[in-house]
Amino acid sequence: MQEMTFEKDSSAGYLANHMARLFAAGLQRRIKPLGLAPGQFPALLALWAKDGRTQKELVQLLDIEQATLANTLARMERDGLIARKPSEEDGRVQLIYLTERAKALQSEATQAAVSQNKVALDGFSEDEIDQFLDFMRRAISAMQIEDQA
Amino acid sequence: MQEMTFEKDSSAGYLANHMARLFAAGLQRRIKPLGLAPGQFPALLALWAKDGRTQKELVQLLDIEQATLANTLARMERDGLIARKPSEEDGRVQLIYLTERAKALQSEATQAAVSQNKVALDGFSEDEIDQFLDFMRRAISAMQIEDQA
DNA sequence: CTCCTTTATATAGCAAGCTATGTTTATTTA
DNA sequence: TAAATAAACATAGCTTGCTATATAAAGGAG
Repeated sequence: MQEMTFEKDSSAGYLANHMARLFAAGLQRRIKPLGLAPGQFPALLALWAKDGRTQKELVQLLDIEQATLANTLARMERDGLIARKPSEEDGRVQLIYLTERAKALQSEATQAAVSQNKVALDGFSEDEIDQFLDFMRRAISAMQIEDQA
Repeated sequence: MQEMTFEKDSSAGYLANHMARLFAAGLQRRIKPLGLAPGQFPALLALWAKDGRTQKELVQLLDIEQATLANTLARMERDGLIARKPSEEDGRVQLIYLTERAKALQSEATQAAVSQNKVALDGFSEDEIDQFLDFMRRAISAMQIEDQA
């Protein structure tokens, strides 16, 4: 009668989900005043690095599905963070540019993300942080490989 | 001009989000054939341990908001996993019972979750797993404390 | 006993994920 | 070159999460 062998707080999946939600909530608190949302962050990072990209390029960079990105970009356009210009070589393609407002937010937004990471890793040594990030990268790789198979 | 100091693959928050999505996707693949969804798992675990609980009890157990649980329970009812009986002492309360179908799925569903965790942690030693889970619990605690403040 | 407050649950409305499918333009092939 | 295929992006429809608010029943204050 050894019931409840599966305890949620000993399940990597459960902890990962809970942790990710807390990261998102914390980031949201910090960037909402800037008019940004957590889901926009990955696209912003890629565009801050270099804008005038296509949606396809972003999809390749961002570990999310094309449909998810299309919707996120629509919200970003609505919120005045990006503008799209049709490509002249290919009628299917639009180039995505940051607005001045989005460019101006880079520093503050990045600080917010750094600061959220710091809070989460409060009390971790440098070595522990490295190990933790490495563990997560290993788990991600393992699940991605399983996915293809 | 040291651009791009903030690399997504070095951000704990980014990795946490990505990892959690892969866990959910993998679990979904495994339990969809059983007619279950990942978001139903926490409630099922709590009810397999003891059913006839109230929604409030579940909320206290499950690290999610009351509104989120209310919606999840509605889907579980729709899918024939739970049934609700009005409490006789308190007209606001409903007791939540698993259906026979849901009870019968415990073993297979638990195995699916265990198996997904195994895939994610493939190549981890026992010590590394313990460390990893501990890191996640520490990050969760740190963010929860920050939340209250 | 009636009014006010609290408690339990539900609903509205949104974001960010996903899969599956549509639409439009380019490209390839017969 | 016309028809078929592929590629880029959009849309539909769903789940799971959130905050904020509504509703209904219970309990407490006067």
